[in-house]
Amino acid sequence: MGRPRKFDEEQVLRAARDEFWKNGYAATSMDDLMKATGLGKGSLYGAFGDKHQLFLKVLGSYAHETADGVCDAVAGGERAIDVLRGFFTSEPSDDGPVALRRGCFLANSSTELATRDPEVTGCARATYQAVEDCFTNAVARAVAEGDLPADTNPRELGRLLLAIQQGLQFLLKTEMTPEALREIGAATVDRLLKS
Amino acid sequence: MGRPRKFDEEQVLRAARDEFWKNGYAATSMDDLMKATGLGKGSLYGAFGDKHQLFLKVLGSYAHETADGVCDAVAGGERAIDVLRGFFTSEPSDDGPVALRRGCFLANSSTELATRDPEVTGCARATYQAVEDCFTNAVARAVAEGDLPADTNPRELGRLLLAIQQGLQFLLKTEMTPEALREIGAATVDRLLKS
DNA sequence: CACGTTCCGGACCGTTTGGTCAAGAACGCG
DNA sequence: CGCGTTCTTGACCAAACGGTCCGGAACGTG
Repeated sequence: MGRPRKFDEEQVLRAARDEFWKNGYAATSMDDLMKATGLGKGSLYGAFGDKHQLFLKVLGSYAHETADGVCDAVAGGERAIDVLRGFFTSEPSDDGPVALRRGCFLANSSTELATRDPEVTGCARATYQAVEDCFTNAVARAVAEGDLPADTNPRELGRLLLAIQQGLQFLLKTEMTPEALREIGAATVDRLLKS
Repeated sequence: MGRPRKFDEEQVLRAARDEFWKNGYAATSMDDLMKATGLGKGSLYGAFGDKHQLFLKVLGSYAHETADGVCDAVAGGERAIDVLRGFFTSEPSDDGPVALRRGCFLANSSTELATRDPEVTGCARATYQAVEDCFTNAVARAVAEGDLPADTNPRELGRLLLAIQQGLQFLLKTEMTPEALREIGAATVDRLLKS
């Protein structure tokens, strides 16, 4: 009973995510969020509490999507080695130069808040642990499928790949040329993902 | 002539740097900066213009110090390979866990502002280009010294090392365990810095 | 159709923000 | 010592901030 909500919670979270993603947590005002979501102040506070809680909700959903995405990518695919190589071969200009240079929303948020906000740190830690596990599993599978040397330590290589991927994401934001980025990806494939 | 300044500009820039470093650009108020530097509002504005200009000055000095530091480290040392290995072997808890988890000030600033502030982007690009060049030179020297395979592409490996180093810096902030971080460094040495 | 309940819009609040300004203090110079 | 110049201090400002609250609108239910 009572008056039903006029908005779709998922859509609102999407809009808020875009806004936080664009400018970061501190530089995003409630006014920005109201304009982006189309909601009034009362609705926003009534539905999500306050700015910080809304942010955590947005960040959590993003983190889950990301982890699930990586997990699915790794689970699918005929050969694990192809999936792994794909992570470092994909064209760095898929989404256009602007959108891409925003980087990973979770990485941005961690950089801005991890030292002060334990909940953000926890979210980041859990998510990157999950991604690390995915990479590790994929490496192990690639070894089992004969596409990587039998003496490969899956955890070690998985972690190294995670570091490279994060490094790539970061360098993207520094306007490193696509050629240079591609070269790093290619070098990763050549040097670490060969049998 | 005129009244002489009561403060040392370098010390003020240091204090301001610490403050920006701790909380980022947007979350640092002029009030914080006044308390940290001990200067009154008028002095700060009189000497540096406004918040943004002060920040750029602070960031520029940090970037130069960083680039010079890497450059010097690479220039010195008997064998280039030892310098390179040193970058990935050094104990990740040198400065204590808190200070370290702040990460690189330039990287943090790029993440927060690079999409919106061309001057920050430019500073980041120039600095990381310089670091990349340092790595590349070190790799070339290591090849010449017979510590890396003769067919090594110095630019390619230099860039890859840069990506790994940035990835490590980032993962540090996500509270990845020191063991895991050390393992990544060790893996880098084992897999990429062996003859 | 009346009622209870929930939600919406936006006026409103105290605080904090980045930035200005004027009055006076501290020098170097003549 | 008096003058011009520069620096310091802190009061002050308009705007923006996050957050609260209330009158009315929009339902489900009886």
